[in-house]
Formats: sequence, structure tokens, C-alpha cells
Amino acid sequence: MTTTRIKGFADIFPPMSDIFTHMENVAREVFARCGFVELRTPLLEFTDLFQRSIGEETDVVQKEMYTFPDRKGRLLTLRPEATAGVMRAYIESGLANRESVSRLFTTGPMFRHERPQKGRMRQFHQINCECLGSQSPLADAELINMLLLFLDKLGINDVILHINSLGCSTCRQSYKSALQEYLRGKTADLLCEDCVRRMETNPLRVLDCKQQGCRDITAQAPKLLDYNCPECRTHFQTVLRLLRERGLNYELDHRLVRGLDYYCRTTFEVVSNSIGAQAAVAGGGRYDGLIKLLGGPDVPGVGFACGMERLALILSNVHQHQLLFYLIAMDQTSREQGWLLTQKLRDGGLTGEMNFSESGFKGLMRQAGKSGAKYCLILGPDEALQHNVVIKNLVSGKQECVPQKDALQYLLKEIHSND
RNA sequence: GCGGAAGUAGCUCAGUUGGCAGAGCACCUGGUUGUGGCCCAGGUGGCCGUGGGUUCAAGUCCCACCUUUCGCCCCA
Repeated sequence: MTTTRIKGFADIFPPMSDIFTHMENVAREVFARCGFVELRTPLLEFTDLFQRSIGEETDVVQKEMYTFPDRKGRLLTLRPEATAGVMRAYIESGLANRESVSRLFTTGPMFRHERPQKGRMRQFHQINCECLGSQSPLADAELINMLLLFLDKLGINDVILHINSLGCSTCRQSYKSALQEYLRGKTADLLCEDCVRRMETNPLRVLDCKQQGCRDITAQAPKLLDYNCPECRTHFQTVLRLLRERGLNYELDHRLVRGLDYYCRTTFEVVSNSIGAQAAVAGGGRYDGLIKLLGGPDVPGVGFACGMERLALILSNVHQHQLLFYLIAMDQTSREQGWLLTQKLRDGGLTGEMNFSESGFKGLMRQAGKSGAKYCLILGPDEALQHNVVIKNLVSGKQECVPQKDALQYLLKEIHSND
């Protein structure tokens, strides 16, 4: 029996690994411009952290976490999302005492024990951004703007921004009661089994049920926005106005409630219609009470998470790494000379590869053509004797024999003249 | 966790009422003694997902499991 991957855990090879690297590079560039700094937090945390932040009643906590005891019997959990760990680090380091607003981003793997599916792995990767310390709607708008800018830089623009406001804890509470009252007024058999239960435990989740019967009922239900208090309403209207003035399109989505308990006020989601059922590419919102809930200062926050596997599904323009030269050699002496030459060209900043095999010349040339390199460097007994090398442009077919010591200069000049 | 579909060469897949394991692409070699891509000829490559069962005989029929996939639930 051979060893295999764990179900839902993927080996990421090129070109997929190149796409991941590219996404991270673009993210760093965009986020840095907005003043975000990178924070790397552990993959393992005490289970308690996630239970308290994500919410005991959520599906993530109840059935999707990888939880196990350490050698002293304490319960540890592989992080199912990033925000909780970032909050813990923020509190533990006392960052709030050193700066009034912290802009943090983090990337890396997350773990959820779900049934794998297209766009959903048990180990998956996220890019996360959190802005802590500002309750201003400008912060909400900045994050959404930055997220869309990031996607745009990746060449992704056929996505839709869904947005809604849950209100603060007080107006949310009054909405909850109103919704429950509305739902109880309906005959129970119109709702699906899950929603009958949710109606009591977490009525907001009835809103985003996909069953047609439930949708019909909730279409006429009271709307969250109508129950927002004046402060929440002003906050949300400002966010929307800023988005409009930036020329960013959005769709008000009264059903968007999201599954983690800590969200309040602004919530948003970016969806794509080209990657199947798991369509949410990124999601986030405001979580003003969370840091206090975890034992920290009463600092507001807003953030988002972006799913890298799902982004990668959308990315069509594959970012391939491109070789400039490909060196082939025909016997032991020229192979060793060629190996040294390859290292020197790399020292000079050029990207290239050498073929080590003892194949026939035709095979070597075929490999060179297949490599996608622009130049083929050829070394045989004749060249080795004279310390020369043949440099062939594989696009134009033009070739020239030059001293090995001049090869770097020759190639640099060639690149330059073609620009 | 629940429901549908699929698993045969590196990849995409054919394989008839159960009867010798196939094609295209890719790869390697040669046509061209040291010049790639196009063309031509040849070649390598398979525990037919795994384990049981039925049968003279199973890629094919039956059962279980594993994996993938499309949905549900939920989420990135």
C-alpha cells in the first residue's frame, strides 16, 4: 500500500504554485501601498480562542474544526480562519498601546473538515486583511476598495460585490425579534427542516437559505436595513456613498448575513459566477465587539478574507516562469564547461537551465525548443576546445559562436536590443 | 454529515450480449554523423482505483471500501 495524500489536502505544482506566488506578490504590493504590514500567526491555537470568537453555535465550530489534545491534554485546533489568531496576537502584544490604528494582513493555510468539492479543500489558503482601531466608515470603504483593487490587479473583474448591514448589537437584536415574529406567523411546513430549527437558534440564517420555499417566505420578510438605528444607517450610507464616488459597483443584498457570529454593521462578499457552487471568492465585514470579547481593549475592527484556491480557479492568464537560456552540451568535457558557464550566467542575473543528460544532439535540441527559452547555448567538443559557445536565438533561428567569457555580455546586449 | 456521477497508459478518453488491453495527444528513437518547432516511420509505457464475490472466463455483472467530481449543508 503506497502512502497517499490526506483527503482534501493538495500538493500544489506548477503552474498552480506559480499562480499562488503571483497572487501573494500582487497582494503584498497593493496592501503595502495602503499601509498594511504583514503579520504571521501560528497555525495552531487553543481551541477556546475559536469557540469564543467564531461562535459556539456556528457550523465551523460545531463540526468543521481539526481539534485534538496535546501531550498535556489541552485542546488545540488547526486554525479554521485567520481573524481570531490575529486578534489574539494583537491583544497579546499590546499593539493597541503603541498605535491607534493597525493595518495588518496575513496569508497562509486554513483547515476545515468539510466534504471536499471544487473550490473547497480541507486545507485551503487565504489572504486576510484587518483594519483595527477605527470605527469610521472610511475604514470599511478603504478595505473594500483595496480588495477590489487587488482583484483588479490580478485581472479579475467579472465579479460582483454584495453588501449589506447587520446593524449594531442593539438594532440587530430588535430585528431578530421582528424576523422571528414574522416567521412564526407563517405555517411551519412552508419552511425547510433546517430553517424551522434556525428560526429559534439563529433566525438570521433563514435569510440565506437556498430552498425555494424558504426564499419565497423571506422575500416578504422585514429587512435588516429598516431596523438599523440612525447611527448604523448613517455609517452604512457613508460606506455606500464612498464606493459610488470611487466608481465601484455593488449590489445591496438583504439576505447577506454570513456565518460567523462576530460580524456587525457592514458585511460584504465578492462572488464569481464562473467557478461553480462555491462562488464566494472573498468575504468580510465589521466586527466591533470582537477584541473586547476576547479580553482585549474595546477596539473596533473591520476585515476580509480572500480564498486563494477560488481566485486561482478564475485566473486565466497563467503566470509562467520564463527561461532566457537553455544550455545543451554533447560530451563530458563540454558538459562540465557548460555547467560552469550556466552558473556564471546566473550570477550575472540571467534565468536559465542546463540539460544534464547524455541524449543525442537532436534530442537535446528538441528539449531546448520545448523549454520555451529564447536562446539555446550549444557546447560540443569543438567549442569546448576553443572555450567558445554557440548562442542560437530560437525565435529567429540566428546563431553565433562567441567566447564563453563574452557570453554574458552578448546575451545582455541581445536582450537590450530587442526591447 | 446527506444525495447523484465517475475512476482503463503521463493527459483526454473508447472498449459491443462477459471472450487476447485500445486510440489520440505527450514522451523516447530514427529519417538528418552537430541544429528544435512541421512532416514521416518505429518504440517505451497498464495490478483496467482497492478488496471480496459470481463465472470455464470479469475492464465489463454483484457487494464493500477508497478517491475524485457535481450538488446540498456551510463557507474563502
